[in-house]
Amino acid sequence: MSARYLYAKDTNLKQTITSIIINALESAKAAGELTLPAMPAVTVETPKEAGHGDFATTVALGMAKAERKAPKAIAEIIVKHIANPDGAVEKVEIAGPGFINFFLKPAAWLGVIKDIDEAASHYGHSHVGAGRLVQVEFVSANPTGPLHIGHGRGAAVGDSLCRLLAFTGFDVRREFYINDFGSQVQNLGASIYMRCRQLAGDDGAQVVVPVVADTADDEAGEAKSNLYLGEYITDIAREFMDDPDFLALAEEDKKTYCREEGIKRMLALIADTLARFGVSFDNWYSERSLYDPANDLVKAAMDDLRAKGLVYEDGGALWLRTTEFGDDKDRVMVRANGQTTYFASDIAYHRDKYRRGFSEVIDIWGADHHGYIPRMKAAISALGNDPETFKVLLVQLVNLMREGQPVKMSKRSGDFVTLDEVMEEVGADACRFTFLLRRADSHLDFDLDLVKRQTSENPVYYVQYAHARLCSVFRQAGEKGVALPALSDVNLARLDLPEELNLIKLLSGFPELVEGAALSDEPHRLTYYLQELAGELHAYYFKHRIVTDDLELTYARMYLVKAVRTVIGNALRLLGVSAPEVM
RNA sequence: GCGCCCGUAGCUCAGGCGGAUAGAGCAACAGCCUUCUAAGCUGUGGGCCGCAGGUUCGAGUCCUGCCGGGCGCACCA
Repeated sequence: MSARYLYAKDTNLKQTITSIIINALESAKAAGELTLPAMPAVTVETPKEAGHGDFATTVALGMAKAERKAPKAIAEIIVKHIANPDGAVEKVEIAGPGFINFFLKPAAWLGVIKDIDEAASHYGHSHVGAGRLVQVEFVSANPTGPLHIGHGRGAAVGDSLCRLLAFTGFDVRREFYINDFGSQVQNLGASIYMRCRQLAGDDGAQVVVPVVADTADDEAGEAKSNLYLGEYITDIAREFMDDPDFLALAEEDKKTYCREEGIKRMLALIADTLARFGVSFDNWYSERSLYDPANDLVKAAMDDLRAKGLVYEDGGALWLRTTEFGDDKDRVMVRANGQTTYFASDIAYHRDKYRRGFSEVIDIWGADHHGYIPRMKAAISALGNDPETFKVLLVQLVNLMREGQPVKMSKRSGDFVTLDEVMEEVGADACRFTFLLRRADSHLDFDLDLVKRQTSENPVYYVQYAHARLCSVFRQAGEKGVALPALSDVNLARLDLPEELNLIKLLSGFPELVEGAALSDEPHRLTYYLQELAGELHAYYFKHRIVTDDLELTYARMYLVKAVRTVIGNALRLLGVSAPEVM
């Protein structure tokens, strides 16, 4: 199929309409009524206005110049040549400057219910990803403290994106990059060690020399503030001090133990929080492993780049010519003091990602790191990879609020609200749904009181309630002895209310929505879709009874709401939010 | 100063590839439970899509400039 036939793969119906139009164009060309030097891209959309039909196309508008005819005249020619092989189309209208609107027979929509019933939990699944191996790296928090709410948003976005990608046929690998190499983990060890000394009765925190003290303006007094002072540090220290094996160590070994064991504790804590949040990873990748003397990937990466003539020395430091790939200035990989930069690690890490065979690499970063993108892209290019295969998704920071007032947070002092605490207070479902209520790169106010509230102000319960409600209908029907017959024995044509048709149309758009959300990395589209679907369902439920004495109608409606329940369930699953059967 | 992102209803935000009369939730106001779950439903009001140009059959959407806000500009991570 050539590129000119590219169109959104959607329900069979949209595809049917598209083929009908293409056939009409070819038929018109054969009849000599259109010149068609090149087959135009045929796009079919669903009009916002119901009066404009079920589907509409603007091909005629775009062809005006090439055909040297008025759009309306072109539209008339196309319509004249429209064949209607399977009889789905009821009528075709030309409107406005040359829109062609298609009105379908209501019966044409009923097949959607059958599709959903058959596909069930797979409805919306597709193969656009074509098995391409894609890696998503997200959260990647420093193992120096508990996760906070910003990490939570990154986790929610990343996890949902992974679910979407897997559902659309990509082969997805989730990875967490552990920053266990640089000065931050040194500080972690020093922080724990300092608390140990204090617990031992040694009042002088000055026994610990902070590690990051090599910058010019970093006075001794200042440097002390690099230590982590949170309560969790003291907790770990207390555990160590209760351990006779620890106490038996020499002082230097205690320091090492504090660092190494501290990292392990923090990682375990982070993994635990993420598990409770419903997020898991295929791989936890250690930054330190990049420097393994037996297999020094950082050195290998720099050798690679040096061989390409992209590395030079200046002022005692080793630089990468990122400016050759669009960066503002060249960047340092090895400092004059011999220490590698974070950038050097990142280069080696991303080089390794490509060497592991990923055809697409997605990083999810906090938006405050956006200035880092050009140099990373440059590094990807410098290593000989197509920069188009490397995407960075920026997640804006979260403003934590309580009753409309911002909650003050400072990581170093330990005065911050952890993701665990937030989950405890509002629940993981509400938390995740709220994180995905906006575009990832949009600022998000997270008001604890609002997210906790189980009212109409809180969309997560609105959506979950729709699901629970439908489950209840089936329970009630079961209690009344109403047994749902096979779909082939049900007269779906009884679904003739406008509300019922609207619901079906909305359901039929789900696969396209999923595909769009996956391909554009926008999981938030799911929450919007869910709110709309739940809204239609609630209105329908309120207005019409599902289980009545009219059994034929009852069966038809039960299959309809069963389909709704399926789609709500599938969408919630893609968000990592539960679909409760009872509320 | 340079770069990136943002500016849509009172508030918070959606607006697939440029399409027809720009949407939702909340807030405000007025209503609806004898009936499958009221965590629900119905109705009303509310707009210079920041401003000014440009591109074209058509711009909230694309381009340029300006104004306003956020963030980033290390031999830190």
